[in-house]
Parts: sequence; structure tokens; C-alpha cells
Amino acid sequence: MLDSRLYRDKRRDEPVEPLSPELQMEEVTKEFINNLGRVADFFGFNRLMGQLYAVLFLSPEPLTLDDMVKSLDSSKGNVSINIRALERWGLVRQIYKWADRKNYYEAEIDIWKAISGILQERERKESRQMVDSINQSIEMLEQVSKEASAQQAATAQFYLERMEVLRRLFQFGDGLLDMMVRGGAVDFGSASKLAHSEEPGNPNRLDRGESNDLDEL
Amino acid sequence: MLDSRLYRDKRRDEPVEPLSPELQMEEVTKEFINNLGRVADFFGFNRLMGQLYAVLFLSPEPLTLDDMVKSLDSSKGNVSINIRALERWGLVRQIYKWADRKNYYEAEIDIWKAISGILQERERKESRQMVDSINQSIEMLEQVSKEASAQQAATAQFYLERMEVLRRLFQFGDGLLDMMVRGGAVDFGSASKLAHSEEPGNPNRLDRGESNDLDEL
DNA sequence: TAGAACGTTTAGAATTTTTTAAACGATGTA
DNA sequence: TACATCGTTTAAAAAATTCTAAACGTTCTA
Repeated sequence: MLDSRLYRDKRRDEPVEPLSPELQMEEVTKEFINNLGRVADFFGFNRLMGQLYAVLFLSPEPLTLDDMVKSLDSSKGNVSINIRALERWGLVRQIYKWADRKNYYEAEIDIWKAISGILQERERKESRQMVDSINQSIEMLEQVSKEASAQQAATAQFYLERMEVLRRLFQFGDGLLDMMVRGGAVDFGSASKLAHSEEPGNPNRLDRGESNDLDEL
Repeated sequence: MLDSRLYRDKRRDEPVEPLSPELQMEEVTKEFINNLGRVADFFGFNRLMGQLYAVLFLSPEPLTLDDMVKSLDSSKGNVSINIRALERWGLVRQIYKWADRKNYYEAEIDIWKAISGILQERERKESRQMVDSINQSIEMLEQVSKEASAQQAATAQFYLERMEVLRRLFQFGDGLLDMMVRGGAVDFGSASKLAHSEEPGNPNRLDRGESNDLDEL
């Protein structure tokens, strides 16, 4: 898809004629746009969102819709929709210019800020949803294991054990996300113990007030 | 999609007639399968993979292809393909029974083990790819900023600054993944500084040998 | 008031992903 | 040998996602 002379496999050492600076810049830009497109896909957004962010990220000045339509060769409607999605995620912001009806956009360069927001609003939502659902299930299973026949109670008990494993995992994940957003510290030494149901003996404390040992969750 | 009596909105307090233990177990199971399907989707797999894992996760004995086809009401081909994908990711393993031609499958219960593998092989691949590409770009831009006109050199310089920001981010991410896999500790206090180009003054050391301060990457 | 410039919405087209049903090959059994 | 069982492959269908081009409403300008 990418027709790049610069990024091709270096092992075949064909003579690489030097490219003009203009072309080199163009290659760098294209490669970058492609990459962010792929990354966006990977993270559950879509290619165009990544590409739009890339274009803005490499632009010294804010750009208009039509600027972006041109540089990405996409349609105006598509760009309009996706740029607004980027805005909602805090990855892009709008700039207003005096006496200019056009909307200008620029990339949020403090990426960590944007990522924190995404983690908080998207990933944590997911983990909480899972934990909540599992907790409800556990409640129900405890009910069942009392009321039901021995046979059923045994199954319920089995479910309970398994559910508990997953609950720990997702709570671990949620704790991790929380630390990422709030700037705490996390020790993954405990993560490998997630599958086992023993109580944590002595949690490994870290040396900052903000830290959090995930075993305790 | 889910026709659940138990998980419906509790705020409308219609009288909830008690369900039989059988039905309760069924509800719990369905809810769980649905949830893992959604989660799998969220993480870039697909719904069926999550559902298959869920079914195996809640089964005391290993199951055959046809067992899973029945409990998920999917086609054999589809299950075959997706169960093998799960196998490749280390989320499911095959069990052989003597004098039985059928293949039996069971879930990997030590989930953290499986997740580590995924992080190592999928997410880290992504981050490394990005870092490598950016590094190549930076090299090229440094070239350009020497050879080119003042005008072009200025643009190259601008690109360089922006690229550096992203390089830091993805290296941070890669370091984080590495710590997750290897069981180290990570301090997210430094993450918020990612966007700024100042050198880290005094890295916050953590109290275990395995720890790693991401500023230093 | 007419028309241009701009961003959004929308209906449908194009593309990608997921699913199915049937064909197939391999292995076992009567 | 004939037949049944089992898992994989495959071609096509179905579903979901992404994209486009045109219509539209607003706002500004001549």
C-alpha cells in the first residue's frame, strides 16, 4: 500500500539514489500518516482518525476541513465525521479565527492528557462494567449454592471459584488504569499471582504516597 | 440482545418472581458469555473468540468442538477457526483422550500467563514497529535539515520536535509492556511529563531491583 | 435578494469482517 | 469395502463498518 523508497527492506542493498529533500519530507510524512492510521485501528478507532491526527500533528498551523480532505484524499463528509470524533476524545481541538468562517483544527500535543481521558472514559468503563457484572453473578451464585440441590450447589461453587479469578483480573486492570490516569505507581510482580486464590501475604509497598498495590484491590 | 431477567435495570422495581436455580445458573452463564464476547471485541479479537473462551472457562471438563457449537449456536467451521486462534494466543489448550478421536479443549485459567504472551507478541510488536519507524524518520530528517535550504531545514526541525514527542510516548508504552510481562514496577508520575522535552531531573527510583523508571528509556 | 462558502447529514455504494453450509480428506468401525 | 465420525477448508452469504457524493441548512457577501 505504501509506495516507499526509503522504508523498504534494507537488506537488499540496491543502490539508493539520493532523494531530493522535498521527496524525503514527503516520504517521512506518508510513512507517519500510514503508521498512525494503523495504530488507530489497533486501538479500536479507525484508520482515518489516526491519519487525521497525524496530519494535524505534523502541521505547524491549524488546518481546515478542506486542507485535510486534500492531504488525505478523502471525502469532506468522512473527514467531518471523524474530526469530530477526534475532538470528542480530546485528541484534536478547534481554533477560531477572527472574521473567518472556516473551522481550524489542531492536534492536542500533550498526548498523555488525551490518552488519560481515553483510558478514563473508554477503557475504565469497560473494566468496571465487567467487574459489576461479575459481582452480580457472584451474588446470585451464592444464593443458588444455598437454595439448590447438592448437585447444583457444587456447580455454583465451581462457577464461584472461576468468577473470582476473573474478578481479580479485571479489578487489577481497573486499578492499573486508575494509576495510569492518576499518576501512581504499579508493581506487576503481583500480577503473576492473579490466578491463585491465596490471600496476598505481605503486599509490596512502593515508595510514593500515590502508589497502590494491586493485590489489595 | 440479551434477554435477561436478572440483569435488567433494578430501578424499575417490578416484583421479581424468584427464578429456579436452573434458570439462575443459565442466566449467569449467558451474561458471562455475552460479557466476554464484548471484551474480546474491545481488545481487537472477535466476539466468538471471547464467547468460546467463556464457555470453556465455565466448564469443569474439557469440551469438544460440537459441544461448543451447541452451546453457542454457531457453525462448526466458525468454531473450528476461532478455537484455533485462541490456541495460538495461548488462551485455550487441547486435551487428548485415549481412544477418542475427538479433540477436547480447555481454557487456560492462569489468565495472566496468556495475557503476558499477548502483550509480548501483539502489543509490543506494534509499539516497536512504531518506534522503529519514527527512528528512521528522525534519521532522515536530520539528514534533510543539513542538506536542505533554510526553509526546508526549518520544517525538518519542526518535524523532528514532533516526532521526538511521539517517540517518547511509544517507548514509554513499550517499556510499560515490558514491565507488565516481566513483572517489574512502573511509576506513572513521569507519564504526564511525556509531552515536554526537558530532561528528567531525578528519576524516581522504586524499591525493587526489577523496577524501571520510564523516563530513562 | 441571489449566490458563494462552509460544515453536516444522509442514502446508498464499497469494503472488510464474520458466518454459514457444504465439500472434502483423514481416520476409524462394521 | 462401505459407512460413520470428526476437523478443516472453501466459496458464497450475511452483517458490520467505512466511505462517497449529493442534498441541505446556515451564514456571509455582492
